Amino acid sequence: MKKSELISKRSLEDQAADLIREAIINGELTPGMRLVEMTLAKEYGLSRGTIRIVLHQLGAEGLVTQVPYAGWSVAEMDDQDLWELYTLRATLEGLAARLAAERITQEGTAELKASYQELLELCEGDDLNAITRADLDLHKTIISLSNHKRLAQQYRMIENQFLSYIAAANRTFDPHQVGRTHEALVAAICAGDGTQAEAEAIKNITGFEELKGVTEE
Amino acid sequence: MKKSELISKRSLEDQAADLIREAIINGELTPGMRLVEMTLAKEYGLSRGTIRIVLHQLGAEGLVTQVPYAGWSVAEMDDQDLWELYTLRATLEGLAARLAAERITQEGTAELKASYQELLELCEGDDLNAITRADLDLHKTIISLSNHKRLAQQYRMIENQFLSYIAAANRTFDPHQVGRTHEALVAAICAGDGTQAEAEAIKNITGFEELKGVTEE
DNA sequence: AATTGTAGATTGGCCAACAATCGTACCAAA
DNA sequence: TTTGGTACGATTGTTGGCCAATCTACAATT
Repeated sequence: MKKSELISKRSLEDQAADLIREAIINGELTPGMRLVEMTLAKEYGLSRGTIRIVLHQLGAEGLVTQVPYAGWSVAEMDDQDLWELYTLRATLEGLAARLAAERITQEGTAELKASYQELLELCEGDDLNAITRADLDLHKTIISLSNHKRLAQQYRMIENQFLSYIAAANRTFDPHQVGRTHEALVAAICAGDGTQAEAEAIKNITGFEELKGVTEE
Repeated sequence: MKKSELISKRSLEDQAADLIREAIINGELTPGMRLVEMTLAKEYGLSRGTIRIVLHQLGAEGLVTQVPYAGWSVAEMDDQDLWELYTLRATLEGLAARLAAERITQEGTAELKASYQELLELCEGDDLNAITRADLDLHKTIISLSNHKRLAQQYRMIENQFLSYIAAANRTFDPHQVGRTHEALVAAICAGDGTQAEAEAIKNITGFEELKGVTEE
């Protein structure tokens, strides 16, 4: 465990980026909404230059778009974008599952099973948000088990864009049955079967067909 | 053809980013080399603020790294990084090949075959650089045929990091036999066989084992 | 109705300055 | 020799103001 990460000395840029990113993901800032550098600067008590870098950062992550000299706005998505997110996410998650299976350890198995168990238990209850969070957490666990920094980073980017869409479309994927469907995936990873794990992971990505077409709302 | 694209109105930020990126990729700036904001600013005749945004951009692309208050430097890579690039690149290219095969058109087939033909012809000659360029071009064609903006973007990022490593390690993958090995891939895409295309693409990525271990040089 | 100004808003980019932090060299004490 | 401190220079972090370039919307003109 790195102690350097315990001491929080993050730059204002990073902190501001987190706040704005969060606001987009949970739907506080909706797609198409304009973001004015000066307004944001005053709002967060920072200078325009700092906000500028943050916006460029978020632009690289695909959360905001920029029209030269016209302004920034929260990224909007159409069916094409949704399809891209879906295919990429499935592929990345498949890779993660395969790698995780190939290098699974004792502790990894424990961690994975714990995460899965928690999801199962929450699925009994009615707290949809909690279930969703546990679902995302299970996926995140698999990603981290793959021990692949770049994969983790790219997955996070895709996931953020996906979440921003979900929040904006006011669409919640029904997480109630999500528990059992992950059983085969977890089992395959624990068994060290990379090929099987990859296939199961791809099966488990929230469907594209179920989500598209709600852009007009 | 859009006339708007003929008039170069790219921001200084973008242009500077291209120049520095290019310098890293072709080995002019080697891994570990320090990049000082003020120095770069003077060198390119820009202000520090502009350079700052560029460096953050390149940081997001994985080409430079940043230690808070200490400085920027060209990203260094170890075997772990190389492995990450290899696995990610193979997976992304596999996805691209599958998608390209699934939506291949008349013009697509023509474009792909032309690109392949050029590679074949160059392989007869001895211009290694030209062969390498044609090889990259073929891959880029496949990516563009997949019609997937995010995939293209992520692939470009991975490829840039890969190229920067190649240049720094002074390692050139022998491109002479590269021609024939791509035959099956091109054929599978043109035949519309997605599964086959994906498999062939993954086979064709420059091997990981052949490259690693040259970090100390 | 279509075109053409025109004014305001916003980003593009620059500069100078100060604060915070890192790295290093150096010095002192055990 | 080692340890600890400290002072200093280099570099990034962050700010504020400034002007130019460009977009947008709207009014004026034809």
